[in-house]
Parts: sequence; structure tokens; C-alpha cells
Amino acid sequence: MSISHLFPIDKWDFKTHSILTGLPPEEINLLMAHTTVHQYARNDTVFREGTVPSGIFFIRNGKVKKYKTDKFGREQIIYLANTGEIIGYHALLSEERYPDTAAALEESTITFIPKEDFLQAIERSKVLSQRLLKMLSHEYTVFANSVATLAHRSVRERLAMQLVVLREKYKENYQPGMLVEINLSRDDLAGLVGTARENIVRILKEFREEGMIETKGRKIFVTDVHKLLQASNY
Amino acid sequence: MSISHLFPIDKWDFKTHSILTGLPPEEINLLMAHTTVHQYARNDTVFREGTVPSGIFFIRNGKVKKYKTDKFGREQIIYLANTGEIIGYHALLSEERYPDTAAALEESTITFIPKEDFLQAIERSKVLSQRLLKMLSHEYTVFANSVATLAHRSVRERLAMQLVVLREKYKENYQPGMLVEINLSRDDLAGLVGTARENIVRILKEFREEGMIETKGRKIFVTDVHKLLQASNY
DNA sequence: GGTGAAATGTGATTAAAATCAATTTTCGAA
DNA sequence: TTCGAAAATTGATTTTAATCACATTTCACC
Repeated sequence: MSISHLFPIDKWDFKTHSILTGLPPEEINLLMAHTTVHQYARNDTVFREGTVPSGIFFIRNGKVKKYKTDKFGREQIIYLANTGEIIGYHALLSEERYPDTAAALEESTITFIPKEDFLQAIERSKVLSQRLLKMLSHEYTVFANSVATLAHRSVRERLAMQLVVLREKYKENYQPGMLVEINLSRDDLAGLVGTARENIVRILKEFREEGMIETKGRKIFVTDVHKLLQASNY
Repeated sequence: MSISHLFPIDKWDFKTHSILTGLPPEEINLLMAHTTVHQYARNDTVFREGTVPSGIFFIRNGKVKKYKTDKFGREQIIYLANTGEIIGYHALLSEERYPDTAAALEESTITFIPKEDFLQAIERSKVLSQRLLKMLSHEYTVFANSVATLAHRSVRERLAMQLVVLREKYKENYQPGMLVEINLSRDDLAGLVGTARENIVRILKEFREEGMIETKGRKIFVTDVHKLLQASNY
């Protein structure tokens, strides 16, 4: 059972996984003609803000943070991409440089699709370009949500909300009743919520004391989603 | 002369105006087959969050704020659309309900294009759908920027930055040396920056005393863009 | 031009979050 | 298993922003 009836998780998720799944074989072949597969260790950079894009990346397995760093070194995570998702297409389609940096959050297997193949596939496949249009316009919903949340909700509320989202993203072979292990550094969590590490630590402690989560080292287990949702004030 | 070499204004601007300009006549005809033109007074709603989209809107003249309201009534402006821009396409393309509300900021003339015509035009015109892809993916750049800014910059910095952006948006028949009149309520300015009205008022006062702007009633005139840019810490 | 509601502006106070300075824990490499 | 660097945590303090309570100004309308 999902929590989508309690919390609109799709408002926090791009839908890039829907791009490739079920695409006609010919289109798949076109896209996959010259792919290369790479292994990324935790913290390895996939692409860097400001560089010229050379292709797109399909995350076969793993998690990638997309983030911007300001001049004081503070990171803001724009989006956390999961297994099955694609990244790097914005820059190619907008004909700009990468607007942000992508780095693996954990050991990840990623397929690289060269620019030419991707653009050609779009050129030839109406299905593909229509799916991209649908997906990209959905991103507006996600961002409108993020912006409103960042602007008007407290750090505590935002952290509660993100934990609910992360619980979904860290589900793997999930069975009802299982605890989901959220394995993310405090710094990354801070970058996701948009605050300093210290605040994250303190509020996590509150959540623990209020019986919403348990922690084991850096790992976080959500033990009461409903209470968390309440705390998020959503 | 523009300030784009000092400040990347395009990172604050969607590029929806580029959609229609220069589109082949046949595509234009397709799109414009069943349009209706409407006049909106200040504060009139163009469409409302949560409703089913029935078409898109081309702003012939005027300005429209796109915003979300939280349960305490606080508005967050997601984007300020200007003359020549289109709004309402996200919901149609993503097949969702409107993710935000649109309301005229000033007397505006807006052309309505019905859903069917818009979707048909995309279906038939490769040029149009490719332009949409380009535009939508550029929006990611804008939002990544907004999110990072909201998360890590002070209200003072954000206000300074927005004033620079607004100065561009309120340019009309601009001649070098002219002062641009920014005519926006303090509440809307607060909604754009993501803070409370009182903070806006206080910081505007600082900016006035520091010789960056002048005010006349609600109207704001930027008198020193460079100082503002410095204050924005960009 | 006068009038009143709405918008703008001011001051004081409270609350939230950022920052600074350590200390403790964790976890991978030797 | 031990060691040491990196990460996480805690506490104290400062800064920033939100909130509350009014005062003043503006501006559309009569």
C-alpha cells in the first residue's frame, strides 16, 4: 500500500522513469545504439554545473543528487534522482550548459546515452517527444511545490515532509510492515531541506524523542509516517 | 543596453515568448483558429489552482502572477508572466489540474486558445513541439535558481535580486537613462521574495536610504542597478 | 476637494534559524 | 582490532525574520 492517498508523493517526484518504460523497441534501439555503462562510487560526479552537455544519463541502479553550490560552499539539492530515472536532458533540450551538478549518493550504475542519439530519437519518435513534454511540464508542479514550501514552511515542517518523501525513494523490495532505511548524510539532508546541518540534527532528535523515527548511526528509519505527516503540517 | 552581461537575467525568465514569434503561418492559423480575447482588470483571476485546464492563455498585453496560497492565506508567487508570454500550458501537457493560480497584476488583454487547438497544433507541428521542449527544459534552470536562492540567501539579498529582475520586466518603451517604474503592491513583492510585507517595507527603506531606489507611493524606481546587484550578493 | 477603506509604513517583541565552538561517535582503512 | 579522520552531535550565542499592534498615507470614488 502506498501513501499517495495521504500525501501527494507525485508532487515531489519527476516522472522520468516513465520515459523509457514501454517505449517501442525501435525507439529503444535508436536510443541505446551507442550507450556505455559506468560505475560510480559514492560522491563521484556525474556532470558538473556550467559544462557543455554531451549526453544524458540513465540511472540503472543507484541514487544521484542534483545540486547547486553557492560561493560559500553551501549545497542546495534541487532534486534527488532514483533508480530508473534519467538526468541531464534539460541542458541538451534547452541548448544550455548544465544548470546544476550531479553526483552519486551511493554506488550507482549509470548508462550514458550520447547527445546525438538522444536528439535523433526525439526527432524521429513522436511518442518520445510527447512523453518528454508531459514529463517536463509535470516538473513545474514539483517546483511550484518546492518553492512554496521553501518560502513559507519552517525547517521542522520541511524536514518532516522530506523524510516522508525519502522514505518512498529509499523503498527497495518493500514489504508492508518493513522499516525503510534512509541512508543519507546529515549534510545532504540539510542540503535537501535547505538549512544547516546542526538544525537537521536537532530536529531529528526531536522526531526521535516524539517517536516518529529511529536512527542507527546516520541511518534513519521512519516508524510513524502519520505523525511525521502531522508534523509536516501538510 | 541590457544588463545581461552583469546579471544573467535569462536565469529568471521563462522563454515562452519565443514559442509563437516567427512560427510558420500555418501553425499560427491552427493555434489561432478558435481564440477569444478577454480583458482582465487588476486582480482578476485567469485560472485557479486545482481546476481542470480548458486551454492556454496568451498575454497580449499586461502582467500575470502565478502563485500558490497556503492554508494561512500566504501567497507565494511562482512566476511573473509578462506581455508576450503564454501561461496555462503546463497543466494541459502534463494532463493534470492547474498546479497554481493565475491572476492579472494590472489591466491585461489575454487571448484564450482552447485545449483542442493547442494539442492538435503540437500533434501536427514538429517545430512547435520542439520549441516547447526547449522552453520547458529551460524552466528547470530558472527553478534551480529560485530554489537555491530561496534556501540560502537572506531576504535582503533576495529583494535586491528581484528588484533587478522586476526592473527588466517593467521596462516598456525603455530608452537608456530612463527610470523604470515598478508598480507592484508590497504584498505581491513579499509574495515574490517569499517573506512578510513588513520586511519588504523595511528593506525598501534601507535601499532608499542607501541610494539604490526611489519610491513614489507604491511605485519603485531603481536608481542604481549596480549597487542593488552588490546588495544581492550575486 | 473631501472621505474612508485599503494599502503602506513603523515600532516592539517573539520566535526561528544561522553561526560558532567544541565534543563525541562512527566507520573505513591499516 | 585499533586508529584516525570524517561525520554527527551538543551547547551557547548571535542574527535574521516572523509576528503583533498600531499609525500614517494613498487613492479611488463621491
